[in-house]
Amino acid sequence: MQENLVIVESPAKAKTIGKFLGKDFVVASSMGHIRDLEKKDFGIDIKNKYRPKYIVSEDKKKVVAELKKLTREARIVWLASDEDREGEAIAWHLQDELKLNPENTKRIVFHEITKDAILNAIHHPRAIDINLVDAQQARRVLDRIVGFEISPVLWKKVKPSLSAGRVQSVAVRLIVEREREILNFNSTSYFRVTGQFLARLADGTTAEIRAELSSRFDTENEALAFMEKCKNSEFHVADITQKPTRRSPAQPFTTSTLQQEASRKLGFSVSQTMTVAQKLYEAGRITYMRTDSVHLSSLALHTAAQKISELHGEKYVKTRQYKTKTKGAQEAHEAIRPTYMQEETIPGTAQEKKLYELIWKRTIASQMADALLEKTVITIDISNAKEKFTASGEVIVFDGFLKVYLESTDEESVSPGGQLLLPAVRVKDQLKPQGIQATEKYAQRPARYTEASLVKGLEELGIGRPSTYAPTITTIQNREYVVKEDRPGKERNYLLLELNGKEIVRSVKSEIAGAEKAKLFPTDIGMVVTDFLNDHFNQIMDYHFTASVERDLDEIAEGKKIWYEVIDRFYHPFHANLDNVLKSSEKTRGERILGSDPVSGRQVSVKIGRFGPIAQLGESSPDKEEEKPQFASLRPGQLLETITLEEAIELFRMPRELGNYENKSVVVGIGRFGPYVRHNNQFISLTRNDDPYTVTIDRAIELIALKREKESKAVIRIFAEEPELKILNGRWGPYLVYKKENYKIPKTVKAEDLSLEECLNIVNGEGNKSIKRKKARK
DNA sequence: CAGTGAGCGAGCTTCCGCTTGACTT
Repeated sequence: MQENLVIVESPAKAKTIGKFLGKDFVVASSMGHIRDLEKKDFGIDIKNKYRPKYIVSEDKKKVVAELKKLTREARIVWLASDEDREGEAIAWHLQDELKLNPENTKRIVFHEITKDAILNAIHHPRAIDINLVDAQQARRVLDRIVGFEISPVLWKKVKPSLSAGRVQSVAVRLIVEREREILNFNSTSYFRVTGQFLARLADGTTAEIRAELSSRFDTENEALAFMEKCKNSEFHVADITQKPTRRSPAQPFTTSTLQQEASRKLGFSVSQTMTVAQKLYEAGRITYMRTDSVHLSSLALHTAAQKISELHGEKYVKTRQYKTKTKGAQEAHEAIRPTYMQEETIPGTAQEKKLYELIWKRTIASQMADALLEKTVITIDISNAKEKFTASGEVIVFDGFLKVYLESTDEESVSPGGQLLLPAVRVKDQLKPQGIQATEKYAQRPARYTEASLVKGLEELGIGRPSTYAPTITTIQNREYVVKEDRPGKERNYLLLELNGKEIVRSVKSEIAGAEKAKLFPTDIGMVVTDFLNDHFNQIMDYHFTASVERDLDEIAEGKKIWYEVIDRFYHPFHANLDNVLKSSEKTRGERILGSDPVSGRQVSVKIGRFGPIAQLGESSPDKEEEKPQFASLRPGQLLETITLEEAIELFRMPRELGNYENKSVVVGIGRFGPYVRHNNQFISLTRNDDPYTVTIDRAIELIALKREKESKAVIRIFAEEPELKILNGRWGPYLVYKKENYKIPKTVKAEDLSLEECLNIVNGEGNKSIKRKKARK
């Protein structure tokens, strides 16, 4: 008989703890939650105090069977899941499902995975906190009610398979609202004035000062008037101020800040960051990667101080403990940090190395001294104008944590009046102008969300948890509410006025503005669903809804409220409203009537069709059979909300006959997979740079030739003896096709050298599973 | 994979949070 069984949530954690506890203890893991609400029949008995119907999840049956076996063999079972709402519920589900006897079941918690912390926990067991469990049940039941009652309304009123939820719908709302702010943004321009001046220093040398005018001008005329005044002006140093400042390091990483920094500094997507972090965690390199805590263990503080002292000396050390301020944080874990602070780098893939170094630097920097800076501002008088130029500089007096790490920001801000070290000028020194420029600038529109900045936005609202940030972002993209895309910028002109000597030169320059990389854009369906939910389910869409739910959950956890009463107060008004929406509201298609076609006089409108957004020419009416409306899909980047009449009419110019080639017609059109050329029943996609509205027959023929060339190269080898077997060249290199199934060719052999026999070996070979196409979406 | 878009009806879709694999086209 085994003496003790400890159950934790994660296998990696089980492994570590097993080492600390010795042979009287077996440590197993539950792999997170083992049960969930039944999916069919709602899983909640609404009429019976919202009683949840729990079932063991399909993928946890093996885990539960294994745990049952282990519990039968143990004398004492220690439930060591995390000390938060979800962790407490996991412990309770384990006790219930494994039918543990309360007399030999103990609940323990620890926040650090160290021998001391665990032994201490073993000495201070407690019972399961049923109030905390109830808070979790309330959270779970509420999310089920919201998700499983509203989603079917969307199927009826908007489109099948859509979804709504407390977290995802608000995430989409953020993106939709930001997009509308951008669409409505009126970009005004102003004139920013910069100047370069030469100063003669005390030692006889000369030095340049770059400065910016402290005021801006709204119009060209004002800027010009100012430049005129500068023509005959003298420039003097009016004032020099020096001010010491200090800068402190950023807090250690949480899931959210790690995702943001990995996105900004390494260009990782949110899910990529989590996958790599998971690998590092499993390899024992870092602490747990799903956390909202900035707390560091005393061991970490100690070893960080040691390492800093060793690398940079004692004066760079400043031990700091951070307090988590995030809304709704549950602090079951430490911050994300290296397990061994001594290790600056680790072996592994390039991505693992980069992410590890980022974590190491951030953690180390958080334990280092402030940087001390000296900020200098030189003010320059203009003899004929009241405005003043200023030049500012920042000199690092003591680098402190900056030696290791500087946090990035989302905005790129480089001011032309900023430079590091300013020359040692004195007050009243005369400065010789080298050039003064007034440049037209446009006010910045709000920035679109990246995956990581959306996570930041959600976290600030207290919506979602570290374990759900990445999946939520995947969900809203899978539902096609949002797309992550690059968009090219547009060229725009700006004015430049330059004063060189006594002459003002005016020129028109151009720049590319508004280019986007990996940004989140709402789709039409995302906008229509958001509007629908805002109109009819305002409470759920409210940015403060989760926060108010959290307050209730806290009171349940404190034993001040009964969980199903809280749910009951929510449910009745919610459900009554929902019934009303089902009865009264019309089906929403986001329809807009744009006007009428000047040629035919028929009405032009846009709406969401069965296969996505479409434009419609003419109206459908049962008595005019011969005048059926024409349809055309909107193109990527076009929105129902913003498309113009002209753009919509343009869509009906497709498909377009280009001419003949080899006695067959060449037609250009736009299909489900984008613009294409059709010739001899073959479809050839246009490239990114081809415009289907202007593409010529010559270009089409070129594309046809390219396609033929590619096809001739596609077949590496065929076998006369076995016509069903082919070696083909695909997107990912050579592969085998046999009886319509694809097979991988091992990297160790050359595809062109394979014999028929070798090929069949691969087909029948073990460990070389056929690559089957999965139809499942996800 | 690409000439769709009428209308009916059956059966399906869906939430959030905790955790790993099993999948990678």
